[in-house]
Amino acid sequence: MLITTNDTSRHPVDGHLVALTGQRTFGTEFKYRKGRKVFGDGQPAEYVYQIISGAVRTNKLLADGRRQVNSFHLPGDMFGFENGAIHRFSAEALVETLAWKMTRSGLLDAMASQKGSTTKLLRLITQSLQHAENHMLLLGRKTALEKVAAFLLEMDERQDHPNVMILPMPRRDIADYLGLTIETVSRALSILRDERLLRFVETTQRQLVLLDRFGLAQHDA
Amino acid sequence: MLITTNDTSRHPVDGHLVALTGQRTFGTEFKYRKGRKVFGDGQPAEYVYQIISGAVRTNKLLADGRRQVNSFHLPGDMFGFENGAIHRFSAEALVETLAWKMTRSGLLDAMASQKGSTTKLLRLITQSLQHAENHMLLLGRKTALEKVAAFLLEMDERQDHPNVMILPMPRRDIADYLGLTIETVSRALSILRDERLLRFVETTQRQLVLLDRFGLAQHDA
DNA sequence: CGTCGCGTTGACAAGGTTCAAATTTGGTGG
DNA sequence: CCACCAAATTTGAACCTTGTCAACGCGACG
Repeated sequence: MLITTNDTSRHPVDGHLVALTGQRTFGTEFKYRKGRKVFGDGQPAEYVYQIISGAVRTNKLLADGRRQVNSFHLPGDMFGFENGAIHRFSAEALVETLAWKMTRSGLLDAMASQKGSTTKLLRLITQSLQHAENHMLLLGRKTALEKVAAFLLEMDERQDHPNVMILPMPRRDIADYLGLTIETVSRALSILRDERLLRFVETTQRQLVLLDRFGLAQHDA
Repeated sequence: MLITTNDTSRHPVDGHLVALTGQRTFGTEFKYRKGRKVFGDGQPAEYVYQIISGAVRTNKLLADGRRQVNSFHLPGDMFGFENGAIHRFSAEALVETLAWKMTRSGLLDAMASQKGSTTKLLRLITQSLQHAENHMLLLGRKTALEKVAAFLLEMDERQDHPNVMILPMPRRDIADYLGLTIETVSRALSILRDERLLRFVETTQRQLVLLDRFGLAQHDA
């Protein structure tokens, strides 16, 4: 399996920026309402964020509106770390989200005074890189059905294999994450449902139960 | 334009691992012959590499042989930095390549004793991440023609806009980088040639001249 | 001079998109 | 609590971009 386990979601404390720097003297908690923009493409990259609760998506846009969702960030995930002075993508809250927010320079300063924190920050960023590497393989080389199966398994893994999986994002976001259209995502989900690999809870479209994870994994490449 | 400029290729010294650590006491130069594997997927991730001359591609494979080339690394680029103990992709020399090679732990140790080096390493890794983000947009949302145009502009940029651009990789690698087939890459190149946006040198297929960079950029999204 | 690897081109097939419409869901106000 | 409406999702049919299969050309090399 090529799913990247996000360890920080399992061990929240270790992965948190607070744990990185060892202090709470700077940075603040911030709440974002559903749909609200955390930061926009091209805006000054002053802050680095880590999700406490909720979910955020980061995405890039082409001039004509085509969109690519880079990743969905869940509790424990860090995002917004940039090289330059401006963000190269935008971030929006999928649901009401609580995030820890601190300045980039503050983070770096704090790390300078904390032995071992460098390694931890490197690990967080390298995790993003590994996710991106896996996702490039998915985008470039997997079929629609494989993409959707891989997506479900990724969410399942990151939510720690719950009985009922809740998708905090609409089909459009899933489609833009997988490089597909919403219709193709919908058709793929219907196929997997008809094959009894999953079922939706009641009449909802965002809550589902994975009935056969092994079968799903076989649909993934 | 969404092309990521690789600053290290312009300022080789600043970006080098040697410059990072400020010492030459560990790490060695190593030569890889054309086609030779630098490291393989699943192998122990002991070393970190930086290219001095030549070119390397890093890629991932699916069980049935489908391949995704993550990136082409040119002089100044660092690669092979991993979180865990093993590599999550493989790296092969496209042409005879000279690379600086040092242990991962050695690099981290050396950095601990060098003020400011952390920032430099972070910058190198964040650069990889930004490239991956741009590439996800390309893979997920661009058309075949846009992909090929973007690829040519990326190579042009990274080779500092030479009169004659040399492609060190075969069509298969380009196709696997762009998530296309070699036939589609070939057709796209023929279209751009017929539109007088580029021409091949003599009868070669790996040396070409970009006749109209602006026109190419318009084909990119 | 024949063979082999690489690249190009053509014809056809297919997976995924587009366009359209039906259906369902979830939120809102009475 | 219920009716209603807008948004989200599903489904169907036609179409199109890209992939597949096949043939051919070309240059490198023995």
